[in-house]
Amino acid sequence: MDGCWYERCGRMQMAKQDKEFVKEITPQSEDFSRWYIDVIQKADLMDYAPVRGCIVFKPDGYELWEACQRELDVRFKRTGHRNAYFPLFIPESFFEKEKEHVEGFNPELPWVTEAGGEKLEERLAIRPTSETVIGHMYARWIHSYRDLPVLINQWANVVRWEKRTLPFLRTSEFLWQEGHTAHATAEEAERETRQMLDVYTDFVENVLAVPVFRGQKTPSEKFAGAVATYSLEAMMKDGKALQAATSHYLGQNFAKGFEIKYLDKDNQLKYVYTTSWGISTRILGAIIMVHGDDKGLVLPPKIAPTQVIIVPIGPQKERARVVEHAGTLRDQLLSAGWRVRMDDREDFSPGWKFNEYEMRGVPIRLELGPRDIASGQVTLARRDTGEKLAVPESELAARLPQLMDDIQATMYQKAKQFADDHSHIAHSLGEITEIIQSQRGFVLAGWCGDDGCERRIKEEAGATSRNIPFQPPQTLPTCAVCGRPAAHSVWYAKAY
RNA sequence: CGGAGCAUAGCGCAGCUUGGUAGCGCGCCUGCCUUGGGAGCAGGAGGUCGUGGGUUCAAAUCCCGCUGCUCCGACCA
Repeated sequence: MDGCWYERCGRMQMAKQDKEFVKEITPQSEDFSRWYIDVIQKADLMDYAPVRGCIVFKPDGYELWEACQRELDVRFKRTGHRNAYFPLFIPESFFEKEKEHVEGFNPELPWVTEAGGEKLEERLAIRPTSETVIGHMYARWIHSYRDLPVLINQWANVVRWEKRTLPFLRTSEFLWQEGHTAHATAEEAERETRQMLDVYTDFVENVLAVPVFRGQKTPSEKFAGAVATYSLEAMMKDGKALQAATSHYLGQNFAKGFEIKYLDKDNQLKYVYTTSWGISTRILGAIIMVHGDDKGLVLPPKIAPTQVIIVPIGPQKERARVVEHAGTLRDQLLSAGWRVRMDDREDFSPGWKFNEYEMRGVPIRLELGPRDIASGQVTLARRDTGEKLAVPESELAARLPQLMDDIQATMYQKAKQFADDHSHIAHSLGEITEIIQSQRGFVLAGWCGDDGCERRIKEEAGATSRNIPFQPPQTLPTCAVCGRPAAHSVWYAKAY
């Protein structure tokens, strides 16, 4: 080994470091978890807060959530729901009214025991979810079948003192929406539960461009206090599952616990049937992990805080002219309703800006330089494919909607392809374990319905049941663990 | 909550083994120059070394506690 080798090696090392500095993001293939942490911080979505497990949603992160709220809210209203707001504090006694519910949430409740310098007579929990307070209120509001159904949604923050936290995916405090409805009949409540799952499906697939696996949770995975829980599961790029939304049919469990009764047409006092359904800021994690790549975020146009970033390019002499022209374009796009920003800072090179906004996931970059102006065109670059195209300025307004739609559709298809490619079918525990451990992804397997078999899959393969699909791609005749006849086909995966 | 790792300037790190003036790159500020894929030169600012104790004449460095973050497990949206 001579000195040359070391020297060359050192130089190569340096070059590599430079390159990595430029990228600033750990490649997904190297370490997906680090990629995730790098991306959310570099793209300025969040920052760690001074309280353990809590994060700050910075404007770009919060605007993503606002976009989700906007899209969901119209869908809730369209299906007849109205928003209301219930208190953050829940009296301790409320939790004892539904047995499964207490057991499910007790370990993660934070308590207020003192206020105004005095010890409280009854401890107050900071809500982990609002079934109990809402149940209490519904009992006061509902007396007759004429009062039903009650269709209310709440946008709120909730707290669950999680052991292990991860930004967006699992934080001590998170933001969400929780719908709570009460109905006269089981059928109507069940229909509501399924309807909201459909609403979520529409939102997640068409707005977030994230394909979902729809189905019912197994008893061990269902919500504490529910009769049935339905979920949408999404597959992240590391093959792990993330529960994108849930909808619960609560039967009369909470109605009985909180005495929510109504006098029916037949003059009989009856318990109502309730539902609850929610989607949380965890969904931001899905957007990031389903679409992101080694350059950073890739955001679906429908929710991107900035849909078009305009980068004017030009030497000093031409700069004023180019910036003015770009400003006019920006104003046109703004009045056409696009979320557009222009970055005309002079102390950053165009190349720097290209990388920056790619990292931030902006769907379309509009470059405008003297050459573009001379030929009456703009240069557009797609974040999803990296493709650059020259578009005559006169056609920009017309082309943009198509282009955005195409990006949205392409992103969905890419994600769908990935999910399909990483969905497998297994016939034995060994096969499940092999697939989960060698390639991750989702595995469909037959299940007899026994908790023990489900638990063995968790122990051996490290995968949990995600849900029982409504329409399994294949119906498996026998339980993958015990070989008895299968009652269901179940999706298994490692999960966030 | 168990197991492992990390904590030094805004960010990424070196220094710690063997205690003795806190360093580098990027970023930031000023000026010049520059702009079609993270430009260049010159000058400059910025750190009670996460925190609390201990050992020592002396602690970023050694020892103990605590906190936070990351990873791996058990619990969850």
